[in-house]
Amino acid sequence: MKALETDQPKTIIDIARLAGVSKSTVSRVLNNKGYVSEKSREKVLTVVESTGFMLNEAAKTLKTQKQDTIAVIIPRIESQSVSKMVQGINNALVGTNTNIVLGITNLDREKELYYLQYFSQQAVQGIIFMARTISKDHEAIIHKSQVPIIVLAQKTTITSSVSFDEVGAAKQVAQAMMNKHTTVGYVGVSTDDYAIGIERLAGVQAVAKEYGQEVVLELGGFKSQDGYEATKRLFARKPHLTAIIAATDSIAIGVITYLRERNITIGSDVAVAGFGDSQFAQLLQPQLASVYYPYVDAGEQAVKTLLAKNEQHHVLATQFITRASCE
Amino acid sequence: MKALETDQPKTIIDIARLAGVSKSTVSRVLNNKGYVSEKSREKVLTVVESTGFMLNEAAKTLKTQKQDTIAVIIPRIESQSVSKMVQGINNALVGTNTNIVLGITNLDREKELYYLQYFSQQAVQGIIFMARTISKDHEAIIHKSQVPIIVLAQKTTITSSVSFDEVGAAKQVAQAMMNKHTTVGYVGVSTDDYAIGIERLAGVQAVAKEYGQEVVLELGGFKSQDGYEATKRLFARKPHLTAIIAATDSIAIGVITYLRERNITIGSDVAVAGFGDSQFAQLLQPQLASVYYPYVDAGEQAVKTLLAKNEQHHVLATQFITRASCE
DNA sequence: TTGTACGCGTTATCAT
DNA sequence: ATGATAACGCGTACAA
Repeated sequence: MKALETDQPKTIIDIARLAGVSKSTVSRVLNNKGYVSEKSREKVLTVVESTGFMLNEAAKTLKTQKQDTIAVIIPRIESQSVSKMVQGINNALVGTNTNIVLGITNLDREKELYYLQYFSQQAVQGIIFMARTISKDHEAIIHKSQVPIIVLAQKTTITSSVSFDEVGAAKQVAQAMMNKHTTVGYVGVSTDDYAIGIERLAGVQAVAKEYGQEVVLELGGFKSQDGYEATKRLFARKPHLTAIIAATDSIAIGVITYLRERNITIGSDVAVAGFGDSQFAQLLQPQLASVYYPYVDAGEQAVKTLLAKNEQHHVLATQFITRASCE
Repeated sequence: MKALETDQPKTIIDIARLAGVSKSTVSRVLNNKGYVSEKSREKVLTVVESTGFMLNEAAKTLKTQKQDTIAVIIPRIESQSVSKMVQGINNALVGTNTNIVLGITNLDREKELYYLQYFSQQAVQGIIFMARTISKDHEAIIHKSQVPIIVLAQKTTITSSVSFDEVGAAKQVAQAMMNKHTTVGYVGVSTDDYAIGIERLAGVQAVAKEYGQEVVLELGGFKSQDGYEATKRLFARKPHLTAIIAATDSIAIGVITYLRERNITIGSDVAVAGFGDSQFAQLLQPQLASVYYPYVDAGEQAVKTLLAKNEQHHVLATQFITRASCE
């Protein structure tokens, strides 16, 4: 009496033996490729299901030079905008058996370059790169890459991109403000981030020019605390400001905190607006006016565009939502 | 004159040829394994650096049956608590060249089981499973798994876990409330989520018993809207409620929205508290009392515990932060 | 319709 | 110290 195979089957060969067929047949069944009789298919499937066997991805990848994986390079994950875009990416991937592998850079430029290079050599389906600024170094890697790369939330001409109409967004806010106010402050961020640091500012300044105004400008970091300090500097320079535009909702929090501390009434004394329409914008009192960004859609669009394989550039529209903080 | 190799080197063999050594030597250099002369090492490194060559992970994985990847199974990513835990996981991984691959289930139980089974057969370093409820099906897969699995944000005895002292957290809130109030409402969630649906409720009820009170209970979903509706039902049953505990901060938003609509003053008329100490808790007016959960720490601890390989159970302490919403 | 045999790029064993 | 060579598990001509 021969001993039964009681161990967990580890390879396609084990399955073949258990089903009484060759491993090619097993492969054909599992990949729905090539001819295989109903009888064989059934035998194989029975064994596979009862054992919970799954193909070894490494071997599969090595053989086919293809991997059902999309690499996503992001600065960090605990950010509402980033996590929404990742959710969008996932939405576009449900039902496809495609995995998401993360490259979190923590804003480290070297890591951006490393991940770009690394993933571009691993035969992934494609790379979604949430860039801040695209340098010549980035460009070189992107050009050499054999796998498609798409830049998300940032404009570029060197490869496909899905971005937001940052300038238009900024113009909407600026117009709303400058229609009612003559001394408008802007709390921006450094130019390390092109979309937020440069484009949003450019939009505000374009409108200012149109209105014959001069914006009072202070730059800082992305944190609320940075917004708080920038606002302090703003008022030190121009005590009679009546409106402040913050480059992000988080920064707007800092602006608001400062104003509250000084007992300046938000809305009537000083109008405030932000970008991103974060979850908390509507929870603040008064509610914070902000520009809605279709982050989830952007993530979905990024996947579609990436898989389309031909270079495409999508600029998504944004929508300014006026609320009590702007009166 | 022989043509130079101008193509991008794709394999270790190309590098070997360019460096004038054998592929074994290249492998030894790239893995810092075995003896290799300074001269050879230098030749290889020069070629590697000038070409940007990187080892093929699929081949490496196939050969070594090991992968520098940690799989993270989560319900969704655009959630403050989840994304913070993922950030914590990443923190613990910086400098290790370990990748994070995501399995987003969208609360689909079948997908949980699929990912568990799938990753447990792919020779990943380990699996971090953000579970809601662990059924017999989950248990079966976890038991058979060859790779270490850790359950995050949920207690279990079947494998390592990192969780929060949910009952303790709930007791802290309940005590704070019942010290001042005699009719306390609780807006909970369904028992599909053990930690939140069952444990938090248990903590509240334990304190109620101690105080000889009866909590007015309403269950619903995780969204603010669910909290809103549950609160409406709560007041329909007990119009003279003076305190409401919400199972999450998001739910608390719904509670607050309802109270505001009814012109009930939060804090003085009805006290409110939540769980999670979300970013917006301090932004609300009045500020929302909530229990701080060390999500980032939990993520970091999960990685450490996972790699420790022996079964460990960590229960992280939480901290109730009283704020104006509780007076 | 099915099975045999080769190779994907790497690591590791074994001579040299 | 270095170089052949044999696996790792799979997909896929090609042969049968």
